[in-house]
Amino acid sequence: MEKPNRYENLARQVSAIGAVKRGMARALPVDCPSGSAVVLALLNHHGGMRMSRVSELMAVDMSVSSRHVANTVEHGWVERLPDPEDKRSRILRLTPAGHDMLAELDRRVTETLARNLADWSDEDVDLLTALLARLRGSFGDCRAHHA
Amino acid sequence: MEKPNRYENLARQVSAIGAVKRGMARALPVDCPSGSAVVLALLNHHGGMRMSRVSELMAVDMSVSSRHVANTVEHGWVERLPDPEDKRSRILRLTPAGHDMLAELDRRVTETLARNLADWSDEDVDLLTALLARLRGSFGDCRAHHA
DNA sequence: TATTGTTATACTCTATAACTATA
DNA sequence: TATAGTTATAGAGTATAACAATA
Repeated sequence: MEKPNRYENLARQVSAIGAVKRGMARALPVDCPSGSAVVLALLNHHGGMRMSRVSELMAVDMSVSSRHVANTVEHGWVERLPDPEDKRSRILRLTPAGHDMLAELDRRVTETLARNLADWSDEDVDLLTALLARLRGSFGDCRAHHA
Repeated sequence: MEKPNRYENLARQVSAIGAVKRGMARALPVDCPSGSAVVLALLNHHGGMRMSRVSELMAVDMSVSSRHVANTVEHGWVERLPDPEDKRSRILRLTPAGHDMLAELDRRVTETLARNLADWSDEDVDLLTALLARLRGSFGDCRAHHA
């Protein structure tokens, strides 16, 4: 029952946001876990990239992104193309089926957020989005390996 | 490379916030995983409560909160007192050792956030905190059982 | 019968370490 | 030697279901 400071309050809210993430994840198709969904969104938003870049953008170890990507490849949503600059790596790219799945994911995410955030103004949604992006940026690359 | 809408942007940022959570979790003592840390913070902030209330506040199934609480009890940070109103349940309360651990957790969290958010104004920190709390509220109780 | 809470089991996400192939 | 990526293993978090005790 002690008085928390400003940072403790933020830390509590960041911890609690996992509940929102789980709520959104529940809207996903059963064959597309959130790790795969993130890979698809990343490839759509940033274009084709190498595994190391996926790892960097997700801020996880490459062993983790490797598994997520492998899952999307097995489902036919992503293809691995030769990387002309380095034979050790390949360029990951969305397939047409991947685009279709992503459209379905976006439809579900949008529906879920529109339903739950009905009383939010566009400005507040954008403001929260921008502050979250800034928070993420302020933490830099927070992977264990510390890049 | 398609143009995402407002909700898709928010969804991407919410997904990405896991990286910040992991960054903060890395500052915790090795014997106190984040699930335990959340239990301690909850009991400190809201006072003694029953298991079902922990489950509600964490927005997880009781099977989950039960494990987290059990861990804090095993470490001597939380005690289970008889609930005079219902013999099936017990009142969970922080022990002195729990208060000590919580003080250490707060110290580490504050240090980590102060270091990473050095260029944030107090107002922006508070604004983000408030928006996150509102987001959490807008999603209501997003447990699978849907309460 | 219904509810509080615990436990067993399974699944997802992540990290570490060992390994292969290429630079 | 160093780097890109994969795989095996382990640990944390969570959900479902079955169960015990009490309401």
